Amino acid sequence: MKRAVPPRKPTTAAAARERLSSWIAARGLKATRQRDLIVDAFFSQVGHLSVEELVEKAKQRDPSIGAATVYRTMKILTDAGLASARHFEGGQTRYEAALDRHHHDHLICTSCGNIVEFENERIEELQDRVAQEHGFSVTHHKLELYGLCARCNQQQSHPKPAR
Amino acid sequence: MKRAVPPRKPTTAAAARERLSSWIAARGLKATRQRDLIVDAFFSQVGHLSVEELVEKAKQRDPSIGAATVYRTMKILTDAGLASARHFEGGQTRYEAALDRHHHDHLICTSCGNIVEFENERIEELQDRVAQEHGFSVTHHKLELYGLCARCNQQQSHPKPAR
DNA sequence: TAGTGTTTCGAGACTGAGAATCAATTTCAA
DNA sequence: TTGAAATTGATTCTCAGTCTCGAAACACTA
Repeated sequence: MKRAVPPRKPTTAAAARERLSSWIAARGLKATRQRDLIVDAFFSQVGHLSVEELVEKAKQRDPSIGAATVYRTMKILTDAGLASARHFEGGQTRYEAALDRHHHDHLICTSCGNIVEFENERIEELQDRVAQEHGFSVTHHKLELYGLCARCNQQQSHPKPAR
Repeated sequence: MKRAVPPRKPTTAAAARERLSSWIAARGLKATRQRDLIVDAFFSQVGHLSVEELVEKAKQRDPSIGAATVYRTMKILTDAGLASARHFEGGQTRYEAALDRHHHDHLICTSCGNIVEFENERIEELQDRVAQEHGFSVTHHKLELYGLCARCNQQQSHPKPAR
């Protein structure tokens, strides 16, 4: 389950830290070294990180960081609207950056774990219509497409000969 | 979290038991009293049952039934294509009958827990198109709409006055 | 019907993700 | 600098679900 994770643009991390610090100040929380470190680790990656991966990244910068702190910090980031939690198949929560992003859904490769985001206005409209027909007022939804990505598909159809 | 659960048509349960027994015979498994009992309990309900609820139902018929057996039996039913596992928000797996049914998605009321099924061919088509555009070959997907059902919506907009 | 080799059973231990607890430490306004 | 309040890391707890194990049930044969 490898995943390509090029570095996120530094401006995003900076903006996020700024937003976080005002959010923290606004409700009597406190700025801490650990929090900054975890936020940096999170925003220096793109993609959908599990807490486990994030703990690993954080520990590279400071081995004394505890997993509980990472859990707590990600919850704060989520509450502040800077990250959003995703529950894909596999039972592990993954977080993605949510700063100034709007809604999107996901394509997930079940072979390599790669996650691709997409938006589709038409699908959203049809969902709303379906909900309306059933008298539901929808607050949020989850649309995930699972399968093989282009690369894994290719490897599947042209497998290396067994030696 | 109440849920209306009218009894399922008896023919379904009978057909399911038949299918299960041939599936069991085909791979050297054994027919047991507990398995029959759990299958009966499952197919005598409609809706999306959690293992917890199913254990309760099973224990009503035989208090000595263990939860592990219910887990194991539901896994067999799933493998045999007679039930399918759904992972909605809340972290508990729910099972629905899958005999001779085709694909559908779900509307979930976050207030009363009611779950409504729907099908929409247009949405499926658009999903396929999106996947294709990204080079994915989709094996399965998950579409869940969360919100308030008609009844809960109404209670929300006309709340009882506090006494 | 008894004998025999598997499979399955129930109870309880175990697992993994995540939340809660707690004593010790850190933050920050005064 | 002080000290109340928030935070930390370690640990424990919870919850859903799986695994293990000795005992019991099943299916098949003689």
